[in-house]
Amino acid sequence: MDIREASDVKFAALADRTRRAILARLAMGEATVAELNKPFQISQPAISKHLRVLEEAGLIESVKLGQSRPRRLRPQALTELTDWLNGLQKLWSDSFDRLETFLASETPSPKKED
Amino acid sequence: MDIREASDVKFAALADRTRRAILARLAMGEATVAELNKPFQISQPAISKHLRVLEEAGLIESVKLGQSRPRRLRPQALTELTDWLNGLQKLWSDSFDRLETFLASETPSPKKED
DNA sequence: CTCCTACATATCCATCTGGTTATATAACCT
DNA sequence: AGGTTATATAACCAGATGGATATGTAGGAG
Repeated sequence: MDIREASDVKFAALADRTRRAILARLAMGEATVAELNKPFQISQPAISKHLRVLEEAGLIESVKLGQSRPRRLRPQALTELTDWLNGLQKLWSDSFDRLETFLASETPSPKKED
Repeated sequence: MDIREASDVKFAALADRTRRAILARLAMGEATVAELNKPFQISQPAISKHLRVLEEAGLIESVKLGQSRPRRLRPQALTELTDWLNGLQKLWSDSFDRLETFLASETPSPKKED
């Protein structure tokens, strides 16, 4: 049983360089397993494994289409991640602002720089 | 020797739930190891390990301050990651726009306005 | 100096991960 | 049906990862 929640799985999926390359490729349009395998030296099963990870993270999706099963990006899935990072940045810059405000009000030296 | 580049290490650092929690805590202000350890049930050495990972990823920094060594966020380090994600989203939405344009121009509509 | 505190480092262990090759399945093509 | 193509699954392996406990080190308090 895996109790990790959505963002765990998504961030973990992004942690691998090959998978990020696959995502970048898919951002330019859907592609089959064979096409995705081309640029890499690793075996086809290895790619299939990566695709499974990405799909279970909800980052990509696939449809059976005849003999092949092309993958495509699920861009909505990215927002959770960017939101987290943006939230972190905002949290920090806010607290930094507070710090600056604090320092400005507390600093005994009325002048600085130069 | 580790040939992984910056974003590999950063994304890998984010892949762990505990480390993300540490970052979230640090976003609210700097904190010592003991303070960072408090909310977790894991041992202090485990926290130190996580902090090392985060520091080597350039996500946090520390200064020796007397007996303690408080950590703080290095927010610039986040931009590389958000940039990557934003780039991916943009790439996708652009290609989606192109697809829409393509479909609009190719559709064998029985009628088209001049 | 001696003890305590805050943290780092060493060693060990179980589990996870990313890769491999071999094999299975399913669709398409004579 | 028999052969090829596209992809998935199984079994296996080496190395990375996250945790533990034990110990080291350096600064502050007595």
